[in-house]
Amino acid sequence: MALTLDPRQNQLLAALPDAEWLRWLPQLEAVDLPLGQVLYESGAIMSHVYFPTTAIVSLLYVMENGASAEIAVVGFEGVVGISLFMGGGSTPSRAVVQSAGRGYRLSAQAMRQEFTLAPVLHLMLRYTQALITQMAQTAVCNRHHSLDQQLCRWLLLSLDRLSGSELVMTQELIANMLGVRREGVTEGALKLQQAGLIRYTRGHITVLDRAGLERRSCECYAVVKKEYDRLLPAKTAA
Amino acid sequence: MALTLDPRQNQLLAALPDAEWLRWLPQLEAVDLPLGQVLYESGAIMSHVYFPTTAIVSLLYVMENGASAEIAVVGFEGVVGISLFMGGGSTPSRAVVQSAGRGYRLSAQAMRQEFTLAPVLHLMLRYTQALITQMAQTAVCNRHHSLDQQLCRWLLLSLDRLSGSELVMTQELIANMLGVRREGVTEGALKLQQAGLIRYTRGHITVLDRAGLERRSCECYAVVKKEYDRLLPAKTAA
DNA sequence: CTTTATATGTTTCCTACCGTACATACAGGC
DNA sequence: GCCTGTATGTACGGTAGGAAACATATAAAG
Repeated sequence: MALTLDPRQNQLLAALPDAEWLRWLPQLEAVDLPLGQVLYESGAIMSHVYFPTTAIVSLLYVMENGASAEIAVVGFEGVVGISLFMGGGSTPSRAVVQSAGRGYRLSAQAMRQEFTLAPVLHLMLRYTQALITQMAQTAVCNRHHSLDQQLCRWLLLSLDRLSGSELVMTQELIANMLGVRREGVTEGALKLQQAGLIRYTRGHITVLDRAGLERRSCECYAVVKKEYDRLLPAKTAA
Repeated sequence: MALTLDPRQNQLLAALPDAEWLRWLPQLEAVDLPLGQVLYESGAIMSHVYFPTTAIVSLLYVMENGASAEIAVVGFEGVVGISLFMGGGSTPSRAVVQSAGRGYRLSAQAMRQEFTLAPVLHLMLRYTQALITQMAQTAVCNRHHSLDQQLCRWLLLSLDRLSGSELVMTQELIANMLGVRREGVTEGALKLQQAGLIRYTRGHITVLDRAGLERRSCECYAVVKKEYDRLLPAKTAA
């Protein structure tokens, strides 16, 4: 699995111009990202930006009463810690590893030096705009779409950020991400399994019919997907 | 009303370093922003960025079935059209004037030239991060909080972007912004009026007890407010 | 193979909101 | 001052999802 150790599995790192890439490489630190690890807490000063390769990270807002809702998902297509280059240094959300894997990180200091240089910045800003789209769509989806539709959207978004067709993920965890009851997810997942779109056992979900999920999902998935593709076209036909 | 014509009523313009400000001034075009005007359509290439002074603009997502939901509000503290400097050029949302007023605009071309210069960019990015907070909080609020709480949040956010304590706004319009039924807004507004927090007649809402609204609002308002204050501190004690 | 923690399934009641259908009442134009 | 369009008020049944309580089943550890 040599690929697991390739920083350029992250699409943003892959999109760096060669000159930049060569400067970054020695400063990138490979890190394990186990399930549940908190990359940064709400309001805390961030020490690093993270570039996931095989892990998925949720940006999660935890309310005063402890209830939570996911605002966006970040995988190999993105970077966790945009407020470091946006200038804020922290955000009111928390970043939690939702699917274990690996990634690379860069210290805040190193990153600030790099970001005085325009080309890198522009790439990051395009990514940030895509992320904004995901957040906006999450807001809309939360307002208007059924739990079943949202579950499909969530599965698809997560799947896009993993290589295979299997998610290691309990229904309880999905419920936390969506900000709904676990029972609701159970019922939704049951329907999808009975329709032959997914199959699951304790903590493992296999997607059997991706197109079927897309049909059952609300438009939100397609909007987000399209915008990521538009703003961050793959450098090569991978 | 000389103030109505002062571009520096917009806090971002006000925060520009003098050198930049002098370059921008001749390029800024004063514009009227009547209620309902669409500053940009979903997906359309933007021709200008808008800096509201007395108007309020909603970033609105309109779904396939025509239902809509507001993603964020922009007033004198911000700028409409961030995707022009974020690099995307367009977004899937629509920008509509929610409260009539005035503002200034800058052509996309002029703006792009300016944004190769770091100081301006950094200011805009900090603003963008604040906007992102507002979007994220909208997502959370849509998921977890009651219509009554959201109504309070919305009134407060809108009020912060106007000078006085009166909103010119029908309940129908508020319902569209919140993505709920008009009847629900009517019921919520009635409760607030009976509690002595607001008073209203056809299309006019006067806030009588701001602190009372804050008490009835969910935490979302405070989170957003605090983050705007943190990221974009007032240059002078206005 | 058995135990045990934990993931999943099911049920009951409850509430907030939606969809719909109207009734009322005010503001501005004539 | 009256008319009329539009804003606001009210009421009804329907439904998705929440809260809580519990039943079942399976992976993984011993």
